[in-house]
Amino acid sequence: MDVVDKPYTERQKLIAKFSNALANPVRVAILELLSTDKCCYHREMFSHLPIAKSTLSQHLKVLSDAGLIQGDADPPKTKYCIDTENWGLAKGLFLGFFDR
Amino acid sequence: MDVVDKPYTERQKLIAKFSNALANPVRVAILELLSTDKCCYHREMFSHLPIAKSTLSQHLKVLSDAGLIQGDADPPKTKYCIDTENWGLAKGLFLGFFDR
DNA sequence: GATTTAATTCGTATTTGTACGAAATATAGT
DNA sequence: ACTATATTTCGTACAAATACGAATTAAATC
Repeated sequence: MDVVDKPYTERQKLIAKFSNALANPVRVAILELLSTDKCCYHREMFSHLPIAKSTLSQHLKVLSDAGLIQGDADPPKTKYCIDTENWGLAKGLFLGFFDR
Repeated sequence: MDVVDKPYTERQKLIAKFSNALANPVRVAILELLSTDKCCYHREMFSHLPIAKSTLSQHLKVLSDAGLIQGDADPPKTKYCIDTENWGLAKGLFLGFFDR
């Protein structure tokens, strides 16, 4: 590779990270539920998706780790919402990326 | 899940498919090379990336299968370019998705 | 026809993703 | 204290992604 090695830029890694979060139709559907319905509880999302509850929790964790959603825990409930700050960041990155 | 089961929409599956193609910094870098430099040969990309040639071919295949690039084979060379039609489609899908 | 060049395909090891059910957690209500 | 509710975590199985080097392909040139 090119002489000196900063393999990938932070931008490239961020785009990959956000893309990875979106790389599964279940997670795309979850984000759409959260951003349109303001639907926010695990139970509600579960009723719209053909997967086990534990699988849903796993997907929520992936989205959360990527920073695209936030979970406000109030046991036994957790209210999930889009993380608007990172959502905006992701949006900007994708716009910049595709705009060529 | 919801009564009748069309698990995921075509739109959701397409977004997931394109996202999956972008879900790795190597592939993000490849797409940037292709879209900025008009750099188009395996050999050129190889010189910019810290991976084995076979690994690069694999990533090119992923991008190609997702429809984001096209390879014009003229053995032993292959000239790679962005697939502008699907690039535009992906752009539109991401814009629509993030615009909420 | 042997060699060189450019790239792909194959075989394979390792890691990561996706799914499920069972068990655990934590609070609220009885 | 017991039960019900909402959700997560654990254990685990199977599939897919990522990486590499070795072998293969296919045309161009010697």
